Amino acid sequence: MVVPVQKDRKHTTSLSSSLARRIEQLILDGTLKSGKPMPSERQLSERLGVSRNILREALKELRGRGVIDTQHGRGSIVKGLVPNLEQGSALTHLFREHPRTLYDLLEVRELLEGRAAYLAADRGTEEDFHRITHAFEAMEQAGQESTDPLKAAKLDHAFHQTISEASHNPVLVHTLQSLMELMLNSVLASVNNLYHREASKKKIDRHHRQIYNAVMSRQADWAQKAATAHIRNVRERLLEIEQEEQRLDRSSDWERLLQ
Amino acid sequence: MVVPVQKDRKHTTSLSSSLARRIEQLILDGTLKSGKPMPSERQLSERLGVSRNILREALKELRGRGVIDTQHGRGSIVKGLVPNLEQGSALTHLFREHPRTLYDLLEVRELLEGRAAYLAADRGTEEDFHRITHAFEAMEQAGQESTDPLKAAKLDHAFHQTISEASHNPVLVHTLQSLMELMLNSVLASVNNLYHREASKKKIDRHHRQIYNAVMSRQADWAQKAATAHIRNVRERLLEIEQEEQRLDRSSDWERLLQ
DNA sequence: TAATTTGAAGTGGTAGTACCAGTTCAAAAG
DNA sequence: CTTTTGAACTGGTACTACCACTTCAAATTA
Repeated sequence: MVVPVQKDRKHTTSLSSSLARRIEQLILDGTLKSGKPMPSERQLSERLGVSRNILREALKELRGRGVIDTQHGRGSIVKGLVPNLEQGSALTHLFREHPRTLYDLLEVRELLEGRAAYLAADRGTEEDFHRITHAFEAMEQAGQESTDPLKAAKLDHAFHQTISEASHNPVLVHTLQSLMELMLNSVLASVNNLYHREASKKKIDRHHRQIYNAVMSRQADWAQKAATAHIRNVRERLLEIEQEEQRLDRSSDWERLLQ
Repeated sequence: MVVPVQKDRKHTTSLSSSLARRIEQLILDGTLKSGKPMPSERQLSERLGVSRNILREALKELRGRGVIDTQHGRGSIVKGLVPNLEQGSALTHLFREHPRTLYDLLEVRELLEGRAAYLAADRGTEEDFHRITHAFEAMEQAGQESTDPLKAAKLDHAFHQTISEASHNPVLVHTLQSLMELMLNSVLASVNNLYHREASKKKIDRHHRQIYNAVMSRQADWAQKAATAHIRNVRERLLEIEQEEQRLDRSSDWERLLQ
């Protein structure tokens, strides 16, 4: 009697499903950037070596999970692997009601940004570095031309994000992004204060240059130190501003009492 | 000039998606009974008046949502319409399909746990310390009495959580908790492996004692080092286990070839 | 007869082609 | 310079042919 061949797997994980995973992997690797458009179905199917039908089934799976967004005639864009984690719930409320937690957030961010910069210097690819350079130059240029604080904040955010993405750690990227969204959505105003002060702005620019140079020259330890110092500086500046505002509040209280 | 017909909707809800809904409706109506097999793809595509490709895309959507279960050569059966809302399905999926990201998570957790331990030793109150002691003793006691890995993992988690709470940084607490939930919900199995190995368990216990002693004696730097080393050890152990399993897989491949 | 083997017919899975339907953008027409 | 047009993208749908797996009854064998 012939011994029956051991049945390998119950679910031979249909090609389309494994394709979906391969594409997710491409997003993890950074080959497909979130927010950027994907190659067309015909290109993808050819590059991945599968028929367009099966490629479409894989995309359907990703689309159903919210990983990509597709529009007829235009194409598909990557929306990110983690559509909506715990956004809007507990932390957002906490943040709005207790602005002091901003400093707790910056305490965490200091850790994560430092690590991200370290890993970016260590693992970043040439393509990552191009992106970082692009973001950095856009930030510097805008800093000299315009004085729009909102634009500056966005470019600042973009710069830090490209660095975190160069770390190739999706958990790190996602965690940092969540924290940044919290900051930008709830306490943008106070952050903007930083850009109104020439001294603060100079220091921030200097820190950014240090981070940039350290990462680009692959000096991981230096990059980590620079990024950590940067965030710590931001936190201390915000604390100073808060104290000033409190002094102003007190003086206005006095004025009110004297009326 | 001819007035163009007003375009109805931006998203004309692609035929495949509306097909998925029609099929769900058939399940609701009772035409397709849950638990029973569905008609073959060829029959369905003809009866619903669509091509088999597009019918397959619709099925893919249902399959991805867990509404139906499909097996090659047999057919598809209806599993019911219960959404089965396991929380965090997005990141949870990411971990199930891309186990490597577990190490990315542990990389972040190493940072955060280290900082949490540092801050706990630095800022923890007497009440915090009582809680930590309580959790620590419960963990040690259970470690000697029972061998239930699930219980051990929960007590382990509880211990780390009391420490993070003693940091008095709500952002840190919340971020760590999110990451832990991810681990417990998606890769609990592999984590449990650690508790099955006597050597690993001994080392984990030793690390826990070090963390505990450092925090209780308010030696912040020591606490941070111990916590960091602890998580790093967990990551390395998991890597070893993974490599062992790969070796086992390879050997079973050999056996299959030799038959 | 009873156990085994075989193979046709069913199933889902994959590939390829052709065509339809929106979108874009630059060249051509006004 | 503004408007119109249309080629060249994009995704959406259809159809066909074939492959891989499963089932099960008929044919073969012991």
